[in-house]
Amino acid sequence: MARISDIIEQFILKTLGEEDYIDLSRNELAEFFSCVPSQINYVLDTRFTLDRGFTTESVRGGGGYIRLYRIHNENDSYINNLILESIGEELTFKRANQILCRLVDDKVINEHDKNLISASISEGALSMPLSFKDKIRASIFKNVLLYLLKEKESK
Amino acid sequence: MARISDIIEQFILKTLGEEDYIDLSRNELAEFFSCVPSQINYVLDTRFTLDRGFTTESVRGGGGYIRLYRIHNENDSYINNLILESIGEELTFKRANQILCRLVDDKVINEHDKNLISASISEGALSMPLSFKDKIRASIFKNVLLYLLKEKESK
DNA sequence: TTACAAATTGACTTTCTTTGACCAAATTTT
DNA sequence: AAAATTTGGTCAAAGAAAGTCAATTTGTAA
Repeated sequence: MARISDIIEQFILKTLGEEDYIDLSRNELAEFFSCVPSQINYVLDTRFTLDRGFTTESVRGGGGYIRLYRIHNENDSYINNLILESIGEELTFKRANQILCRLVDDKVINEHDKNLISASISEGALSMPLSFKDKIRASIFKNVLLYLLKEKESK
Repeated sequence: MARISDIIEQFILKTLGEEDYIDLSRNELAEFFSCVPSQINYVLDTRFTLDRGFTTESVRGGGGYIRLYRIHNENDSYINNLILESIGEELTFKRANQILCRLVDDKVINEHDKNLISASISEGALSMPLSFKDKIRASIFKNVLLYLLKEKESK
């Protein structure tokens, strides 16, 4: 009962509140909860995943930090649904383009964006002996969508 | 928090403004920011790189200075060179972002594009072993640049 | 009760920043 | 012309984060 990971999760959630993001100090958090620093990574990796509507970026070295972003759910249910549900683990180039077309139709992005994104996940871009191409594509695509969401939010 | 290097970077950027170059005094800067003089070199070396569109030249001795130049580059040969020569087989996220900043400076792309592209090659997007990451990043990046070139040509 | 999944822990790694000692080149002074 | 002074350059060590990975421990469902 009362797993430390759950407590840390709650704490982070509460600290995040309604903000778009917060900066965390891994070491400080670990210190505060008397756990090893990698426990923080564990919490982040298991609880604050893209599928649950979060992303992180981090900087190492002096003055380093972990920045935790949240995706606001209300904002754009279609993009949200794509990221959280629809796309899933794998995405073919074909299906990606279909989605992109729809995003253009709905005026979420313009033709230029569509082509840019399409280029970034094209067969050419991912040209290497990789069996998990579609996985990578899914991941890239979701991250790009995520940025679009962030951009919309900040307006 | 608030790394001194970042503060110095911002200061220099602001001082440079829209000028093509400025003269800096290493010792004065160090004095002003209460740091060792070599910290200024560190900032210059890590933030004002060629990829980002800067170069320096300096003169020692009494009345010496560091002249920081901004390199403008609007034509396609720069992008071409990036694709064919400069980027090569592997590309770190950091370097990619420096190049993106420069492309924004040179108005090849706008802030929106920069962030879109950055998202597509972010650490989060490329969940795979490190050795692969930089390779894929290079590949994606070049494909995106290629698209930008094509787009420009067709206008 | 056993087997499997989730959680905990810590040793080791990587990245980035700060600091300082020592070096090199101009200029100024004697 | 030599010496002293004033700049800037280099490099490596120390410090300050965060990341990874795998072994162990704990909890839980069958």
